[in-house]
Amino acid sequence: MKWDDRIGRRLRLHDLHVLLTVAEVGSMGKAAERLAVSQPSISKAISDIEHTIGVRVLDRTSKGVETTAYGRALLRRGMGAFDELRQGIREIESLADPTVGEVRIGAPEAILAGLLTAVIDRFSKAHPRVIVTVIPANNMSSEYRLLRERTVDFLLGAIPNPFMQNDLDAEALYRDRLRILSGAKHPLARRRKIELSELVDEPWLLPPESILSSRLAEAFG
DNA sequence: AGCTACAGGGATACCCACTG
DNA sequence: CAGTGGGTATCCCTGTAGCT
Repeated sequence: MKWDDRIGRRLRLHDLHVLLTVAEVGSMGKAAERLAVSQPSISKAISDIEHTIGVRVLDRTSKGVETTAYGRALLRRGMGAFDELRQGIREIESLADPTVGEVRIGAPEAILAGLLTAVIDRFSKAHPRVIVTVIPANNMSSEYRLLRERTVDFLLGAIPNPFMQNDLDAEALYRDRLRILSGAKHPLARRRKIELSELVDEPWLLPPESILSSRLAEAFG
């Protein structure tokens, strides 16, 4: 059977959307409530998908439904398809009116409170109809997920050198030097020259699991 | 332990409204 | 007029609680 006959004509976005909702809430009845339709129409949409692709995407249990391995595979690709469509709509909106749109940025609080606030201020004055959404992203390496899932369009923060994420693009905006701060009355504060190794046993205050921590760990060997 | 009633959840049959 | 989407009514299955 040709792809066009089997999938292209019969696997519908509506049914895929129903499957996403059912998988999310774990029951056809709850999905019906969520989508404001009747339970039978949900049941039929799922049945249509299973009939189209020839495998069960949900296991029916007395407590609801659970996705099968086939269902999970379809959901993964389905979410990708919906994401592409969302990007397409945003692109069309942007083409229709380049002065409107939305930009989502992930950044650590330190950058958010300083550099980013000023940048957004200038940007918003230049493009008042563009919505800028900022999402806290304190641990850059684990926040790459936000980029891959397209929860954010950009991430701002310290990046490791070399940058090993082949599927992402990184650009250096500026080079920031690390500085160590201490209290004015600290015994070492009067010294004009200090080797880093002399500080290894000092109590440190560091942001949790940050790139800064790993760089210091490297520095201390 | 076994039976019964009930509730929750899904499937099916049939119908109606809308659209091209 | 056929296809599609969604409705109601009803049935089936399973789990659970209560009773004997």
